[in-house]
This record gives sequence, structure tokens and C-alpha cells, in this order.
Amino acid sequence: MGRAPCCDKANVKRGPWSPEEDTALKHYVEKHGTGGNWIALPHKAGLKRCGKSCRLRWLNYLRPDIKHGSFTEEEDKVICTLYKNLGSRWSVIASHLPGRTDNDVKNYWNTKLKKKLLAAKNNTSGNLNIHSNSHNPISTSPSSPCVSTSNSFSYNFSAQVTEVASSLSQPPNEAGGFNYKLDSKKLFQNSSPFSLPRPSESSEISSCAKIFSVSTSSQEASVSATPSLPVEDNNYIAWSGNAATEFDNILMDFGHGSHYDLLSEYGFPEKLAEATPNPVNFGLTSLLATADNKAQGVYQQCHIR
DNA sequence: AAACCTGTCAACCGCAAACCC
DNA sequence: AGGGTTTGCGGTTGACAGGTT
Repeated sequence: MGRAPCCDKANVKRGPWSPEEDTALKHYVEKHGTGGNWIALPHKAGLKRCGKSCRLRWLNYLRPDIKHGSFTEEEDKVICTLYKNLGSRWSVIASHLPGRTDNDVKNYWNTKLKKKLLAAKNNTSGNLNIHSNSHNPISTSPSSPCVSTSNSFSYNFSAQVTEVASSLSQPPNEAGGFNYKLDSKKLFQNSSPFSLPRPSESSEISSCAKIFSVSTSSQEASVSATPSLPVEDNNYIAWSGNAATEFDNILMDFGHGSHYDLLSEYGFPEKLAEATPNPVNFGLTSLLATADNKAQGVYQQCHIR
């Protein structure tokens, strides 16, 4: 016993939609809504189309909030980041891009971004000299809500981390963030150790920031955060993850209700401001592209007044 | 000018999940 | 609880346009 077809294929029109059909569908949905039943809709709207076809046409093309036109650099980054973390879950990815449909994103990825990313990877591969991080608490304890159980919480970061730390200790900008972008090449040219405070020594851990890995294997990791510290404490927490390209952003979950808060190296202060209803804010550095699929960075927490 | 190639994207297909009775 | 129906999703196809040979 096979499953019932969604419509009588012999009596429905297929192929490209005519302007008249578009108009009929648009008018009907705008006036009556879908009625929660796409199967019955074409008959009511006077269309000789399958319900699925109507649904697709509406969702992918006729909806008033659809964004037509080319994708922006920012959208590229979002897609690349989410693809790395989620795989081909196009509807989820599209939900992070207002006005874009899953079909749009899928087509864009398959025809443009995949190639672009591949080309970028070939260009950067082997250019950077990174020290692999044997103390990486993130990759070794992904399920832990807080950072390291090891005694040491130091990383072989370069001197540039100190520079970043210095930058982050400046007052935040108008948007409540910090303007700093790591130069990956500079960072890995030398490797003087940079010690970081051990977060678990802080009095109370009341918020966790997950770093959704930056990884092809969808690794998920956590670091702790302590939003009760005053700004002068400059409580830096370093993190590292796996796999990065120049397109990557960093997905962090500050536990403020949304699934995660996307922080890009350029736009994070604004996005973060939306995500954090209290006066606690975080600064985050750029993600680094490296030759051996590692990514590293630093973020700071402080109060924004 | 014609044939062929390549890229793009709308549309279709089939499966699984969700929903409803 | 279970079976039928509908919806949502990701993979794939095919028409078309533009470029190249």
C-alpha cells in the first residue's frame, strides 16, 4: 500500500508560474490567508496547481518580506559559519537571514559560496604557523559547562594577545563593544606565553558562553563567564576551537533566550546589545584562520555603563 | 553563426515529522 | 494508540541565459 499522492498529477499544471497565476495566488493568500491547508488552497484560489507547488511559490517568491537580489558579505559570513556548525540545515540557516529562503541559501551555497570557500581554503592553507594547543580546555571537555579542570590555564599565544588585552581595557565604543581585529599572521609569528586568569577561581559563575565550534565536526564547547565582575577587573578569558577560515564568525550562547548569539568580527557589538538585556557586555576578538584547523581568540567581559 | 559548455535558480520529488481524527 | 493527511525539508532536476569555442 503506497502513500496517497498529494494531488492528481495528471490534472495539475507544472513548470514555471505565469504572472497571472502569481497574481491569483498572491491575492488569495493576502485576502484569506492559507487557512492552514495548502492542499485545498489551489482549488479555492482557482489555480490548477498542486498545493505543494503553491506553498513553495508563496514561500520562496511571492511572500512580501522576501529579499531579492544578491547576498551581502555579511550574509556570506553568516551562511559559512552556520554551515560549518549545522551542516546543510538550510531552513535553520535561512532563519538567520531575514528575507532569505532556504532554497535561496541552498542555491547560493551550492553555486557560489562552496567554491568561494574552497578557493579561500586553498589560498590560506599552509601559510600560517600555529602552535597546537595541548591545554585546550574546550576541545577536551566539550560537555563541561565551565572551563578547564586542568591546573594550568595558560596558552601559547603570541605577544599580540597582550596587545589585544590592552585594546580591550580601553573604554568600549558607542555601541558597547571593542574595536579590535586580530591579525592572524602577526599573532602566530612568535609565541611568547600569555597567562590568563583561571575562570573557575572567580567567586560565582552565573552565566556560560558556549562557543559553537568553529569546526567541521560540529564540535561544541563551553567557557565560563562571570558577569558580576566590575569593569576594572578586566577579566579576560581565552578560548580556542577547531577549524576556521577567513569567513568564519563565532557563535556564542550567553543564555539570554535565543539559541545563540552570532558575533561577527565586525558587527558583534550591535548584535550583542540585542542579545543582552542587562548591563553586562562582552568584547570579542576576531576568529583566526590557521593552517591546521585551529581557531583562537580572546574575549573580555565587563560592565557597560 | 552555430554548437557546446557552464552557471544559475525555480521548481519538483520523496521522505520524515507533525498534525489530526 | 494508530492510521491517514498535511507540512516542511533537503536533494535533485531541468530550463534558461550567457559565455566560449
